This record gives sequence, C-alpha cells and structure tokens, in this order.
Amino acid sequence: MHLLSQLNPQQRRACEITEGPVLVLAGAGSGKTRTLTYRIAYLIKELGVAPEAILAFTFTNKAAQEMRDRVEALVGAAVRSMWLGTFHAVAARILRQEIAVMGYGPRFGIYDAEDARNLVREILREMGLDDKKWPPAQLLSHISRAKNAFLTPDDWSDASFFGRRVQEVYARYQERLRALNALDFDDLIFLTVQLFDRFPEVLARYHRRFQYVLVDEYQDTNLAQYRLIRQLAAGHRNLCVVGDDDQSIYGWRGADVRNILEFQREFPDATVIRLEENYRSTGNILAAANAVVRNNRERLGKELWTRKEPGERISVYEAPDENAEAWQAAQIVGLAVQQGIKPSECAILYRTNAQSRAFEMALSRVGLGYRLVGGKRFYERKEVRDLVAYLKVVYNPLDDLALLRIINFPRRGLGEVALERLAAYQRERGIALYQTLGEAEAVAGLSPAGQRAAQELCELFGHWRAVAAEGDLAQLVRTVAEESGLLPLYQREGTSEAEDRLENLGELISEARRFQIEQGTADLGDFLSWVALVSEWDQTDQRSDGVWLMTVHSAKGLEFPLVVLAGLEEGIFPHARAFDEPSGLEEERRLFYVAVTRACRRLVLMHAKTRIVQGRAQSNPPSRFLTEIPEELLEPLDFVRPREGAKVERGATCFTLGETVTHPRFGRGTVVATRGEGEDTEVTIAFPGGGVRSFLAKYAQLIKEA
DNA sequence: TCCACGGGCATTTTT
DNA sequence: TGCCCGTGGA
Repeated sequence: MHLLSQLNPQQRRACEITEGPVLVLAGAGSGKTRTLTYRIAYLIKELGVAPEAILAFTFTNKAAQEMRDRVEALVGAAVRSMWLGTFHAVAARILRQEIAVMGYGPRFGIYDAEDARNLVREILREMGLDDKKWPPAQLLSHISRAKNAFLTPDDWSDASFFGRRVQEVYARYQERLRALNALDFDDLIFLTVQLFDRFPEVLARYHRRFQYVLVDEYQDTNLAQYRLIRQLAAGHRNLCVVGDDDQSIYGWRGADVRNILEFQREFPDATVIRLEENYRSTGNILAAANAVVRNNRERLGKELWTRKEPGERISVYEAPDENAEAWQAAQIVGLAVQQGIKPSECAILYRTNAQSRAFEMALSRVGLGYRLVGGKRFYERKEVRDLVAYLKVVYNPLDDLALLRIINFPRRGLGEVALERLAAYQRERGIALYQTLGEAEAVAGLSPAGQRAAQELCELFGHWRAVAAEGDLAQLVRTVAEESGLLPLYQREGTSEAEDRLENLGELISEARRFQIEQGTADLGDFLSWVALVSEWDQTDQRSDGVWLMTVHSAKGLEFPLVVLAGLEEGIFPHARAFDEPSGLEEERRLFYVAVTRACRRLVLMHAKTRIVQGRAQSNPPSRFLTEIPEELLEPLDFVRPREGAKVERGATCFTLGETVTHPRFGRGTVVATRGEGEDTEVTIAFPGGGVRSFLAKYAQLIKEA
C-alpha cells in the first residue's frame, strides 16, 4: 500500500474503489488530478491491470499530456499503451478503425471551426443567401447544438422561417461533409455514438478491451459525450468520473452540469466521494471563492476548507481606464519578480481575449517577457493552413474544399475561368474536383495551358502520395512545402513578413518530426487529426520564462502563486451576453470562482472606471462579484510606483523637441517633430535602431520621463 | 492580376 | 483601435 500512502483518506478511497461506478466531486485545488493519476497507477501497479485495458478522457490535450507524464513517473513507460486523450481525439481514433460501416471512408478529414465556416459560406452562396444576414458562425452554433442533442436535419422541428432555413443549411452541410469525406468536431462524437448504437458487436469489442474508464472534468461533458461514456462503460460498469459542478464553465458549448445529477440516477449504486480539502490557496482566497459561489442556486453544495493560514488580504484596484489597469498589473508583477518570484509563477487573467493587448504592451514596456495563451494560433496562420490543405488533399482526395484553397496558390494559371470549366465538368459527372485534374484533357473549354497546369498538379499529388507511402512524415511535409511552391514563393520574396511565413512553415516541418518521434507513428491521417484537434495550449511556447496571459477559461486546471484578475466590471465580467438568463449569470459566477481559485498566495482584483470596448468608451460599475466578497477579506491597493521611481506622465499630448519618451510598443525614443495641438497632436519620434514613426498622441499612450 | 486604400465592423469563452 | 473585406486604380 506504499503507493497510496501519500493521499488523504478520501483521495485514497477514490483510488481503491476500482470496481463499479464512482463519482468523485472534487473541489478546486483538492488534488483531483493527483487522485486520478494515482488511481491509474494503482490499477496498473497494485492490481496488475494491463494499461491497454484503461481508457481515460481528459478535457484538453494539455491535461492528457500532463496526466500521461505523471502516471509514467509512477509506473514507467508501460502507460504508453493506455488510451488517454480528449473525447474528440479518442473518438477520432475509434472512427479511423470503424467508420466504414457508417458510410464514410477511413481516410476522413477533420474540419475545424474555420473549415466549417468556409463550407457554410459556400452553401449560403449556393442558396443565394447573404452571409451578413445569415452569419455562418451563428448557423454553425445551431447545427452544433442540434448534433449535441442527436437531432439530424430530418428531426428538425422548428418550422419558423428562420428555423427552416437553418434546417436546410444543416441538411446541405451534412450532405457536403459526407461528399467531402470530412467530419466536423461534433460529428466525431455524434458518429461514434451512432456507430455503437447501430453496431453492438463493435461496441462489444471495445467493452472487452476497456475494463476501466475514467473521465476528468466530468462537469464539462455535453450530452453526446455523456452518451459515449455511458456506452463504453455499459459492459463492466467500472467507471470513475471526476468533476466539480462549481467549475462548469462550458455551458455555451453544450456542457450540462445536469450530467452529474444524471449520473447518480443512471448509476444509483455509485459511490460518491467528496474531496473538499483545498491544498492550493490561502484561507482568505478560499473564503472569497466560497462566498461568491454560494450565491448560485444550481449547485450540489460543497464547501472547500484549508489548513492554511488566512494569508494576505485580497487587493482591489480601481483603475481610471484599461491602460492604467494594465500598467498597474505590470508593476505589481514586476515588483513581485524583484522580490524573487519567477515571472512564470504570475498570471494575468481576463474574461475575453481582446483584453490581452493592453497587458502585452504594458509588460513589454516594463521589460517583462510574457507567454500569451490563445489569440492567433499557429495552425490558424494562412501559410500553415495552406500547407495543411495540401496535405489534406494528399490524404483525402475527396476534400474539394482543401483543394480549392490551394488549387491556384501559389499561382499556376488555374484562375477563375479555368476553375469554372473544371467545376462545370465536375458537376456534370458528380465527381470530386481532384478527379477532374486528372481528366483535364476532357474538360470542355479548358485552355491548353490550363490543361497542362491541372495535369501537373495532379501528377504532383500522385508523387506526394508515393512519398507519403515511404513512411517519413517530416520528409513528406518538407517535400510538399518545397514542391508545391510554397517555400520557394516566400524565399523569393525576402520581406520580413515572408521571413515569418518561412519560419512558420519550417515550424510545421519540425512539428511533423516531433510528432513522428513522440507519437511513434508517421501516419499522415494521425498527424492531420492531431493538427486539427490540438488545443492552443500545446502550441504556446514552453521554452521562455514569462508572465502568463490568458483567459479564465484557459486557466482552468492551473495554479499560480500570484494572480491578477482584471476587467471586473459589469458587462465585461460578468459578460453582457450572459445577462439574458439566470443560468448565464450563474455560469459567469462559476467562471469567477475558477479564476479566484487559481491563486495560491496572492490575488489582485482590478476594474476600470472607463474602458474602450469595440472602439467606444464605456463606463461600467464594478462587477457584482466584487460586492459578493465579504469586505473584511479585501483591501484597496495602493498605487504601485514604477520601478525606477521616475515621475511619469502617461498619455501626454504636449511635447518638446528632443525630449525622451517611451512608446508602449517601440520603447524609448526622442521627439523630433510635433504637429497640431491638444487632442490632435501628432508627434514624430526617432527610435534608436527602430526608425522614425509618427503617432497621434491621444492614441499612442506615450510616457514622459521627467 | 496585384496592391493600396478606406469603410465598416467587431469581441465570449474552445474541442 | 485594428482587422477584414470589397472596391477601384495601375
């Protein structure tokens, strides 16, 4: 029993009750991941269960990786054969094996949000609808909701004008996906559940294989995921789910807290274990979190406690505007770093990604590095998507959408006219666009040059397919990047923008190599699944030490000694979009609870009197969540002086020639010219090595040093 | 066919 | 503010 000796009694119970259904209600910081990790280790090491017989679901790839590492540390490399991943990744893996009976080819593509949007846009064009009046993203969210409720287009019952349109888009969308041999994120789960429903013998095979099923972040599962869990656990019923109803923050994505209640109805014999001792935060931080979340009605009821000291009180800072807020946050972190804390032990959290910019500027100004989670992601870069599109066609020639993206990029003389001819030919025969390339000679009205271009492209793809068969993924990606003309195109250009793109393409090649080594497979389909399903987390730069900048959603599951939570105003956090229904507000409150419980020792809460939102100034009262914290836990924050103690004037509009000022992005420089006055002052600054630039003073946020 | 410009619009959270 | 798209000019 050595293995479990480091756990508290409840945690230990959660590990030892391996047979039958178990529901672990684990509060924030109560050692949830630790418990799950030990449970797996216990199964393997103490009970001799084969790792292949264990299936574990996590919510993010990052969590999966972390859990794998931690289990490996306990039991060794044997865990590699355990199935552990996100619902989407596991479903994709099952479908690669089994999808044929569902009428798709095994080499299906996976469409991410942008692919799906493009497809919907194309459908709208076909239907003659304006994508301004029918925003693709909104249509897709309806479609997604339908899929999560297991409604096919035929099951659609909303007969309103709007509803019928959505239904038609949905129907066409599914039709097109099938023709493209592609699945969107929801399809991965939806189809797996359907597969198991229709083919019990297939499900039985997985029952035999997976003796133990574990689910992390259970409160964030949606109905479809819940059904999948239920199916997989139906055989042996050795199911352990771990969750916290107070941390359910994905309702907008269909997650349903009621799955926790449902679990107890479905498995009345389930053992319920509560983990309520918090090991992370000081008493004051915990008291604040408890006090706020207590205002929610829809909860199971749970009260975290700690043996720790109350610790410091929680600081509250009211900033004049969002730039001052960011500036102050940077100062606080800077001071803490001076006192010996590592930058990576500090996090600045906010509600929406759009808030990050001010912090980025403020931190660079103070000379602190940062790591930004979210925002523009690697796989969303144009050049990366282009190269991936080539790979998608190599893998799945039915993917017209991917082919269309790159058919004339880099330019190869297949312009609008040629495409129209190819499309006409394609429509006539009902074949994939790719096939028309090979039959270019037969395409009526296609110019000889167009024919040649099409043929050449077709041969290239044939060649790449042969390279793919050789089984060296990185080599394949490099070859495609080279021979498609993407790499040469940017090499020729020589601008700094082209440099960036080259670097990104190179990065994708490196990713392929890394994937091949770490995942032990060179299969293009596996790689493309991975590309489609990796969260941004996996893409953040792990090398540099820096302050963390991220949304509260991204921060779930993490902890930091120092947390600055910013933007606590009505309309921002809670977000204005959540005001409509009480459940929306409760979710915001849970989100706030998640944010507060990230902090170990020190928590700073900030709000701004005015803030520019969507280019317009807003004044919002402080967030209601601030007022829900008992006053004795709070203390107003004294303005933290800048580090050099210099007198500083922000947002100045009056300058003297030759004066030294600091620009948030470009750093220090010398004023060489001014024009206009007051609000309209335009100031020209020379930066050492950075050139000469002009700014409108009211926007530039220049800082004067006296 | 390409680029420059300008107007209009935007921001919830992510697999 | 900044990004994206459409327009218009070269």
